[in-house]
Amino acid sequence: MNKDVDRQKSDHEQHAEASTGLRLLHTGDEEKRSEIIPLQLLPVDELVPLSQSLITPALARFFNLNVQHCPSRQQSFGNNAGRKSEQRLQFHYVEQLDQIRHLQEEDGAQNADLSEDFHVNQALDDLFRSQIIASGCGAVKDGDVARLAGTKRLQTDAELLNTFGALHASDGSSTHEHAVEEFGMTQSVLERENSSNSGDGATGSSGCGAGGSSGARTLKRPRLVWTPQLHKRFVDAVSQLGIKNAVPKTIMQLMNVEGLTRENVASHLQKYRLYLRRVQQGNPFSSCSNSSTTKSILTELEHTHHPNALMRVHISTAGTRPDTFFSSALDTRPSNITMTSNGHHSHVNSLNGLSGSVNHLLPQHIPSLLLQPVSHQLSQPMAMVKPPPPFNISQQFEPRLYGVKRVNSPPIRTSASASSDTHLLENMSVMNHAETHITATASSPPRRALTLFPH
DNA sequence: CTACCAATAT
DNA sequence: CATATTGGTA
Repeated sequence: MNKDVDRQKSDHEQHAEASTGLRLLHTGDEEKRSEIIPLQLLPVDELVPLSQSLITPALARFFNLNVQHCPSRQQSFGNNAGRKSEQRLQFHYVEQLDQIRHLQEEDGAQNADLSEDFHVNQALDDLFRSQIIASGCGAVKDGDVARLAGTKRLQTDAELLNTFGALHASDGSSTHEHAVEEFGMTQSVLERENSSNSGDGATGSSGCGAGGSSGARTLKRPRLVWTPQLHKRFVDAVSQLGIKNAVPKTIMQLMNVEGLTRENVASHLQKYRLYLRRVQQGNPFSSCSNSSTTKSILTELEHTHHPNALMRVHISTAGTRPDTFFSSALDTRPSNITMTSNGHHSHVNSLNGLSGSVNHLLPQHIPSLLLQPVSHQLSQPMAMVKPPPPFNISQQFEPRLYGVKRVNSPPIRTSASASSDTHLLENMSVMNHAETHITATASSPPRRALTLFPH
């Protein structure tokens, strides 16, 4: 059961954990391989009381937020309750972030200031969500946040990111890099408690019990969250390898993401394959499209088996629930995408200011993987495959990604020549919400949750 | 013994 | 759902 956990714990992770000091406690069999001292929660006094806003007044003001307190949440901060508290703390963040988001949405482009700071806001949002929330690191101190918000507004995303990175690093003796790595691993919510404390199962997935008195707690590695970035890497890897060689291990290596385990990939791959299968059967974008639509698209792809094959697709992304990670990260509100991957127009009407590189995300890789025997690329399996640069999670928060100002009404026209990287999120966005209509103008897109692999 | 992978669990 | 874990198998 835990054998893999033990076996696959990467050296990197160990290192990161050791130096970060943020790692969740590991005990039991973990000790076999590492002299890492089980690290528990941060000292109670370092945690922000839940009765207190997790967003400093400065930050709140910065975002025009009206932060209320959540006294009711203030609970025992006992050692054993630490985890739970942390989680609540995270939720608290979520709420506040949502608040921010909503405010922004409502204000829309109206408010120039907000609009202008959108990228910062967005970055903040995502950072918080994906790092604090997803990573399960609830240890953000007031001072840090304050520093983050700064007396003066942050000028650049980079600054924000750096600050944030430092924030994490500040917790332990870890370096920024390590912190980033740690979180970059996108380990998310601390799952799974140990046997002992069934306690108040109300909240469901409780955190990993703090070391408490008796050890014997085997903490599991937090769930990996397949962020668009990660997924992109994944898809790229698979594409390069071709179905034939696309096995977990290889993919993992190609992805070159620190801390990513084979299991992670295997699991994802499994799902991905299911997705591909679905698509193959003529049901790519589950959502609306009737098979006919889908089919024609596929047919075209089939006939061309070239990424840039001609295909005219009208994509309309449905509204989404603003509370999933993806929706957060991708910010996919109703949008329309009309593209012609023929190398021509790519019009995007979206709040994101998506751009033309949309073609990139269409089931493009599918034909190469399924519809065609993946010829060219496969000739030199590993040799020619160029592993992308090591995945530094900070990439996930590439400033550029948030550099787009949000514009509500006017459709944004962008050249399709933009680097694909820049539009990673956008791509994923579409990918996730994609609903294809060869014709229509999907007026009332059904609301549905985001999925990496629409079904 | 490792890695795949489909099934199953959380 | 999305991921993790398991267990049979190559």
